[in-house]
Amino acid sequence: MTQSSAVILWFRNDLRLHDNPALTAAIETGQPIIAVYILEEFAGNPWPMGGASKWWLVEALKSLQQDLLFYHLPLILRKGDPLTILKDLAQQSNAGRVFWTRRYDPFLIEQDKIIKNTLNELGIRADSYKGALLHEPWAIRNSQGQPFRVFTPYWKAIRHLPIAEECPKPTSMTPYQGSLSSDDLNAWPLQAHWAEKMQKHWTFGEKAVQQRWKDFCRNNLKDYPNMRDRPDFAATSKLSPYLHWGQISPRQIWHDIHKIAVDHPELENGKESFLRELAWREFNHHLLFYSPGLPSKAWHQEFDAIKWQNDETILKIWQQGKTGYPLIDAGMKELWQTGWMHNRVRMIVASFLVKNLQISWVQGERWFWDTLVDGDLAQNAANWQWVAGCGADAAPYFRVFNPVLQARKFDPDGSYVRRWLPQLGKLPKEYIFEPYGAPPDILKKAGIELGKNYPYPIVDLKQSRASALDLYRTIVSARSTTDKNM
DNA sequence: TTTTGAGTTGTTCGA
DNA sequence: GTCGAACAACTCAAA
Repeated sequence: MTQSSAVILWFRNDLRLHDNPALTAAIETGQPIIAVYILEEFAGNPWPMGGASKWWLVEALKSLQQDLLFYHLPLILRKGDPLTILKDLAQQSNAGRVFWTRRYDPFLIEQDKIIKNTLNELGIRADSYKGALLHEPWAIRNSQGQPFRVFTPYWKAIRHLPIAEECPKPTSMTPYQGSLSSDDLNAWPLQAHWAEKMQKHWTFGEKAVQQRWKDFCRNNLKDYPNMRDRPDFAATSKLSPYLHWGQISPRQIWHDIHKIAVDHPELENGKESFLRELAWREFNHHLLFYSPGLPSKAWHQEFDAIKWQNDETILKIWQQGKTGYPLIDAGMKELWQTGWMHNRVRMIVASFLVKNLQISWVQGERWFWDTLVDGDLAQNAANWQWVAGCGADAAPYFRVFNPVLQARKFDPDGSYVRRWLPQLGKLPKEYIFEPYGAPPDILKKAGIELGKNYPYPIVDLKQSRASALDLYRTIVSARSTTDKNM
């Protein structure tokens, strides 16, 4: 191989310039850079990108292209098999090295291994970097040398581990001067009409997320431990999609929040609470790494024996937010309108699907995968399993969220419900979470006709809860029998 | 090695 | 209205 004349920077889920170790390493070679994003098409991917993700990706790529203009670095767009494309680019440019940030979905780990080995065999050195997580999923083990299965010990284990400094945003880059073809972003099959309505709920790109993060620290961090549970306030960071796409690095968050807390002791509780959430993100990747079947197989495998209701009609009613329970319906509307749902509401709608409706958590996981802009294999799978009771959770199976009680507790004025279900706007607070219990004259005055402009409840809460507990009890008692036989 | 205590996010019932 | 117990039972880490 002749002297190489360029290096390839393969952008994936690290669509940022600040604290991007792969980018920094590419620049440090001193060689001209070719930046590429590949819309990967491969057979056998069990989780092809969901609709909301595709929509977010377009916006993320647009702003990355924009940010790279400052460095006169074009972002090459290619669609197809990544290995073929990388080989092709290397051949055309005589590039000798490829840089990328690691990703952790089981299917992608396998794919990346093949790509790395093949490139290396061809004399093209491929180097991968840690940029999406604070800790590699395989780097954390308990005192027995085993992976963690409970969150709190995991958190204790990583809480005080040192984290390397951030890589600063580059001051300059040397773009590759040769001509390389690029696809037109608008021609990629990523457009989903239903997703366009989400536009007005988000700001895009790295600059936007930096601003959002700054605002969150200034305005919301102090009260985060309590307020994060309130869907009626904008009290959470909403960083999830940006973190998923790597538009902000977890390492920056970690360092920023520590620095801020030094001068602001009143933020101590907020800091711990927020870092704990960040650690859940890490823990979920840890779980997925050691249980690659997590997205489809129960982590406690005996739960796969549950006979779920396989009812498309009921599933659709849940998806469309027509269950007759306002908090559930408001959450599903928020998801559909914005591509995002408040964390507490996610737990409540999930519990409702799995427990009250007895539909498999995998069905819910699929719907979230398609509709969430922060759709992430590890987070989605681990959290659905957690709610379903088959995941990494010490809590017992009988935790069933009651959507009415939860609403009273966390949306006390009903303003979250009113925001997403304007047809209930005139209903007084006393009945806003259970319109089916309101006296006829109150309903009439509020302009509500049950079964017409707001549905009757799809199930009875008390009865469906009891039925769920019965169902789960069969699994749990089967478990103890099996254990005794072992 | 054995024991002990704790484990993200809940609900209901009865005192 | 408020409070504690019960809902069952297992895994894991630390003492």
